Amino acid sequence: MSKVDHLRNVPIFSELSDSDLTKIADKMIPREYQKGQMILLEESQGETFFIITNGGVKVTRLSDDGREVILAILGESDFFGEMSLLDGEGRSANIVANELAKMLTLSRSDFLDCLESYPKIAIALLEELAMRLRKSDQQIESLSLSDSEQRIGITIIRLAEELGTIKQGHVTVQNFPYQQDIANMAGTSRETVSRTLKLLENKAMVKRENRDLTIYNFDMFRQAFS
Amino acid sequence: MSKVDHLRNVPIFSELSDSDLTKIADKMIPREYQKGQMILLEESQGETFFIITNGGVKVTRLSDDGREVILAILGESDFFGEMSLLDGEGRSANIVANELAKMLTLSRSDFLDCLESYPKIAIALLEELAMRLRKSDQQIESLSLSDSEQRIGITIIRLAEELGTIKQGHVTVQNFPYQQDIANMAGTSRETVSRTLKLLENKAMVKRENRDLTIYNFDMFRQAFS
DNA sequence: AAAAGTCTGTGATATCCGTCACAACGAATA
DNA sequence: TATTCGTTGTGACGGATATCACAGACTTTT
Repeated sequence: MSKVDHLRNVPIFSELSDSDLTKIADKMIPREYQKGQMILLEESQGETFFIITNGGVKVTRLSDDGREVILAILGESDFFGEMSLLDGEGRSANIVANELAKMLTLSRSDFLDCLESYPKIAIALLEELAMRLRKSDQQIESLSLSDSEQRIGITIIRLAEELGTIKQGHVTVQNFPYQQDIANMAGTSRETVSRTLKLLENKAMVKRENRDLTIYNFDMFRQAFS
Repeated sequence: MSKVDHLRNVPIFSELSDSDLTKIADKMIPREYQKGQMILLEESQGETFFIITNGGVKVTRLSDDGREVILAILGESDFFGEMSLLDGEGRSANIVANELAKMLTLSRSDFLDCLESYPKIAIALLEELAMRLRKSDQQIESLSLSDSEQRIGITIIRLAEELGTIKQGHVTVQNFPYQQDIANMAGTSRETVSRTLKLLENKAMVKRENRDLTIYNFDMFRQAFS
């Protein structure tokens, strides 16, 4: 798959012509990160825009005492790094490769040039940021108002929407994250996730097999938690 | 103060020439809302962009059972309504006038035209959204990891940065919000806010007089909570 | 001034859930 | 197979804090 093919899948570039895409692709430099490797750490401040072509990463914030909050899990065709480029503030989150992850990267100046030259990119990016902000607001609401069971349910829904596949009516998330990661996404403890998953299984709302989790009736599940 | 004068104070318009500002100002329609009035409710879906010229509003989300989360408190020169315009999703939050509030409004199509015609606006708006997203991420972190005292402290800092005035070394927030509102911002209960404020006062970190709250040593205060 | 309404202070109580401790299980490695 | 390592399950316990209840203070209305 060529660079241009990858770019075409990225929402913010999807409206561009092939010739424009090629121009941008020529400026992008491929990079690779091993599982567990921190991305962005080496750059003193955020100076690079990343597009994921293979694999996935998690976006986290760490507290002084080592506890971690997972803000997002990103996969192929997702992008990150744009925030520091835009507002000039230092990096606000850590990015860690969940598995072997391949990226295309763009330098700060090339990225900003893109925005100036192609207003459509800027507008598409605005849409994307608006969507992320909306999700963040939902998360803030659920952290403020919901108990741990609800928050875990909502986290499962987010994961299913991002990573799930539909098969004969059920949604199943293959390679479901570890309980510790679910806990860090839902703002609760690993033990509570363990107990809650068992509870949901007893209620026959989900099934666990190997490392997969399947939701029996997704609509009902959504209704129960959001 | 003319429409153009108001626009000039808004970050996303600040780079424009007076003649461009005038063109935009001509398309903006002034509106007024009484204290406690819901804004945006009447529009079936979000179809308007608002700039606050006088007064303030709070941006909230409500749960079914009536509990409220305050996502932001906005004042003069702040704006809202752009999210639904950008991603086309329905309104995600409620806006309520905190006092008599005057606005300038722009229709969906005029707003989008602006973005197309003036790339600088789009880029400035990207910066603003990036900043908001960053703040949301911080909020998510503190809701996930901090106890109620810390969250209330962080909430006070946010308010001080938004609304505070510096006087002989102290920062004071005039007309400090009600405890219930602080609670809804910090994701805790009104009673806990009451007890915590008293605690902070006993520690001589803040002072309360009438409806004002002053932070004795802002840098120290920040250090203690963030 | 009295009354009503709103905001704040404070004790008592209950409960959710984080933490600790350890066992069980599975996968990778020797 | 035995060992180690990472993940999950589960009981016990304690603590932070939501909730309830009500009194006091302050504001606005009558």
